Amino acid sequence: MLIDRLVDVLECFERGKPLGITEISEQTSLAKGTVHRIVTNLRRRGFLEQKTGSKRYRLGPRLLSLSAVAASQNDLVQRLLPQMIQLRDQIGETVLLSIRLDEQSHFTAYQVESFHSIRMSAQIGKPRPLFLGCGGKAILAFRPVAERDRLLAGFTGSQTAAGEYRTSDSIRTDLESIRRVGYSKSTEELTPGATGVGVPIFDFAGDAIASLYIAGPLPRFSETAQGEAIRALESMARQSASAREAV
Amino acid sequence: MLIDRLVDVLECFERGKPLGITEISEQTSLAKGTVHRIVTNLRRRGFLEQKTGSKRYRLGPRLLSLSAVAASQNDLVQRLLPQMIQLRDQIGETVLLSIRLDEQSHFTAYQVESFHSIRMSAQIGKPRPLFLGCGGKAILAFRPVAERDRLLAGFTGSQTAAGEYRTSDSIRTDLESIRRVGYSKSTEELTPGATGVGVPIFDFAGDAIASLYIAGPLPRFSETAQGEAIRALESMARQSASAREAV
DNA sequence: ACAAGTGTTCCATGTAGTGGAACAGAAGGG
DNA sequence: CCCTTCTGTTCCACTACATGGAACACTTGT
Repeated sequence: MLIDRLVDVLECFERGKPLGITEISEQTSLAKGTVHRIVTNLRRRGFLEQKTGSKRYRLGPRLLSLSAVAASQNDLVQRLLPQMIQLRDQIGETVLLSIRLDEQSHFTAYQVESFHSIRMSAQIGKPRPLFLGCGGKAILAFRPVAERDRLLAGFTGSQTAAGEYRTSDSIRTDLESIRRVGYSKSTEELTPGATGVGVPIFDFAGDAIASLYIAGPLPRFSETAQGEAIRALESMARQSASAREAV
Repeated sequence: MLIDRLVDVLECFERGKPLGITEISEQTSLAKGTVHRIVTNLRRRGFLEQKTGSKRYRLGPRLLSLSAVAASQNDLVQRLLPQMIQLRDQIGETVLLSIRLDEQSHFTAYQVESFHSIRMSAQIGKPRPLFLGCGGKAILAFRPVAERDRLLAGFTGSQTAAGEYRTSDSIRTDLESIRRVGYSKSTEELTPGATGVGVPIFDFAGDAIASLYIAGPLPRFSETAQGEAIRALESMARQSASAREAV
């Protein structure tokens, strides 16, 4: 299936780093000639571009233009950015917006970074699992139970960044408690040295399609600071109208 | 080339309207069976999705996640959104951000809409020519001369929304005057009944990669209001640091 | 000047994308 | 309520075109 090749090539750029033909060829295990042709075509259509004078490629503007259509249909960023900035100024830690990608994953779409020198700074756009980290859990906990069970069914367990081991049962009880209290919390689950709190964001139909979370380095972003962050997130979630459409 | 088929299918969704297999098949003049397979694959990869219970498709979240990577590398929106809101509140008309797509075109990536009932509201994401409309001209006027000449070379002339006829020469003198005064102005070039003013946005290398413009309905957005808008845009362009990277 | 890396071009091979037709399922009207 | 007419879906023979490998060209660094 050629689309898979195309997507595989595009996914190589998820880290944001410009790549050459050979690097892409290695990461995708496709022949250099094949990669060259694919990249040329993607560039012709504006999905990749190369800095003038460089041989390296990076994601191009056509991607932005297409996604602008998708984004404008459910404009979480426009709706939430002013409040995210306000939250950052109030709490002092990085405020992040995550969007659900599919049944298994989400990605950080946007972040308003803390001004501290030591701060949380997420990788934008890279898919991450829903079952670890406060951004993902805040979404997963409020999805339909059937969907959550599907995800946890084929699940053998996973290790957190802190080295802790999570079984599907431990995740399930975690999610249930999140559902009860209304917010998620995590410490060193995906990012070593980081901790955070998050709340779900619902669309007009009441589906959890995104989450807003605040994360910071472990010593500084203390229990009490997290308590304040949770209160701020909750009051914000209440006042912000639900999105017009599911993404 | 299969990528063209994929892009053609994706481009059908540029208007933002959900589409069925048959509609896509008509717009792309591909066989229904072919469209069905392509759409299924695009959906499998998250580039399209269908509202639960509907047969219609629309752009999916994977597009957002990939473009978030591209967007985060040169975050015009994050940089400019607060100022765009401020501009909208000051001038009262819709403020728009356009990004250059290639040598011929740009697209509106973002708009902060006027509160007036009668207001400019652009189609987000749809590519538009650079040589008409204040958003495009503000970019084109400040591109390298060779590039502008390439665009105007194979140019036979074009009609504005008002019915006026523009030759490549008339566009050239227009662009030169824009370059001289530092801002662009247009009236009913692309949108009947609309008028606007715009300024270019440069990246760190000094290339014009985007534009910020303000547009409104003809009777209301008067000469004097446009004068104020230009002054506001210019002071904003001066204070806002140049972008870190070309898009 | 050479070596080791890169990107680029070419070609025989066979995978997989193609349109058409035939089928199924939903929607709408009489 | 049945029949018509749309949808979307599946299947298949045909062949276009994507594929990997090798050979070539170009850049970089030592």
